[in-house]
Amino acid sequence: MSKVRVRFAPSPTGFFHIGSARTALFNWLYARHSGGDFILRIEDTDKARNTEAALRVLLEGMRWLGLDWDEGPEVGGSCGPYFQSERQSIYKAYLEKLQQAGRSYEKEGAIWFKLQGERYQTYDAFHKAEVEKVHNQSVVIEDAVRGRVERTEEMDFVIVRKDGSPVFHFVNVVDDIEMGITHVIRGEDHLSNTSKHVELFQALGATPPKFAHIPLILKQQGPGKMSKRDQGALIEDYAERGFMAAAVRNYIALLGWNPKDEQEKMSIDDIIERFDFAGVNKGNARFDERKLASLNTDYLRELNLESFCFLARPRLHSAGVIEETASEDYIQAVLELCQPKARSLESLPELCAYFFKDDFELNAKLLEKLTKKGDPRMLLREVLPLLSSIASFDASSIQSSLEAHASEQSKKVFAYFPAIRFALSGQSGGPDLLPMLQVMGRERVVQRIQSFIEANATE
RNA sequence: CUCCCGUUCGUCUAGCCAGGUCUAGGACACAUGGUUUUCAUCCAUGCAACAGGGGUUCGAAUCCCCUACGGGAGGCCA
Repeated sequence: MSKVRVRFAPSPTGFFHIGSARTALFNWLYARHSGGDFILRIEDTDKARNTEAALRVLLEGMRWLGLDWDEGPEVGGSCGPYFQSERQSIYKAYLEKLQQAGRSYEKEGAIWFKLQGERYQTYDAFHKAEVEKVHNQSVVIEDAVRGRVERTEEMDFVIVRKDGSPVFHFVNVVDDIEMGITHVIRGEDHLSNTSKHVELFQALGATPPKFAHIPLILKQQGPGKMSKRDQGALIEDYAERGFMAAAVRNYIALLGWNPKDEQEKMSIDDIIERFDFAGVNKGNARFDERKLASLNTDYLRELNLESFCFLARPRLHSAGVIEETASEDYIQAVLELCQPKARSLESLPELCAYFFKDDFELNAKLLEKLTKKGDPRMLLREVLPLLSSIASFDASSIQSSLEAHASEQSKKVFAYFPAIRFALSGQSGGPDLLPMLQVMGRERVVQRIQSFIEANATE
């Protein structure tokens, strides 16, 4: 059997839609799984919206997801050019082939593909007009996902517009023939058009490739498939928001495919090894950002400190959280503390801003709640001398010192924690308190507790 | 209007092709409890589905038919 060749043929629109990304991913996975070639072909026939910037969004998105192509823009290949706008002479040659075979004709300035069979006139309710239809033989598609699909194409269709530009159905088929594509893996929205494509393959004397129509991704809420305008639809947004590419890739792989066991979090090598058409679902899948977020959290947690800092530091900087004077060691210590608690990189600046800024906000509601359990200033006054005088300001020393004090007062050490945390962060939650004290350092801790006591001194 | 594809917990899905082991499994979310002397972690438990009807069969989530619902296509868009 000849080498597998698959392609992803996007139209650069300026967005990299999650559905397109998933189609790209499935093609790429199949190529990598079977040791075949993955070809990137740019369908830039619509001149108006095809810009350099739009192409860049696409290529950057592909690279971000780790989907490398064996042939295509910037890497070349033996079947180029890989932009449809540069393949006009090829389309012209194929058009002549069709004309010679008597399978095309001109009408109203456009060129039509001619079906074979007995013709008849009939009224068509959809077109709301009298049309010519053909008693054509049905086309049978053995779809790798759906099994046998039978459909009959019964009307001629335009392959070259009045302005001379060839339409999608035609160029798509020509390119697939020219590029030796063996498997066409695409969204189910193309399933109904596949009969057109098979007719064209046959008329051009080519054997159609194998088809695999994958289910669509539906929007999170409401009816219909996901479109660019829907919440969470764009790959570049996830990149910007600090989602990990591996997590996004893992999640979209699971949207419409599963390995038939209970494993969900998989390395990319694992996914490549397990990917096959038998595991592709038939039903459409609804996109769920919460599950993506959960998977992303898992990926974030297992990052080593170095990688986590590498990803997190620029986000803290761009959020303006890190003050100029903060040392690299301090930043790293903070990130180490926060990594196990962080659910996303996106939330990280908010999560750890108080480590750097003294003017964090004291949540009034929390203070009220805290005060109900006992005056936090009283507790802090007890603790302050200890913290400022303790020999070594490390987590375990602080702990034993606080414990000793607490038992003298016949209190639990627990009683002091919320007040300390609140004075230091203005929050009720966060990283483990004792290591947090150690990281913040005596000076900062003492100073914050002092100013808390003063600022909230009543009457 | 026509054609094509689909339908299992709120969501993603396993099971279906080769009917019994399914009182339908897992994950996300949610709820409750526990642990964590803080917590956003972790653990446990709970909630929750075979679209409806008919048929075949000793037996149907699984096979067949019908209906309903959802999605897609029917462009000189891709």
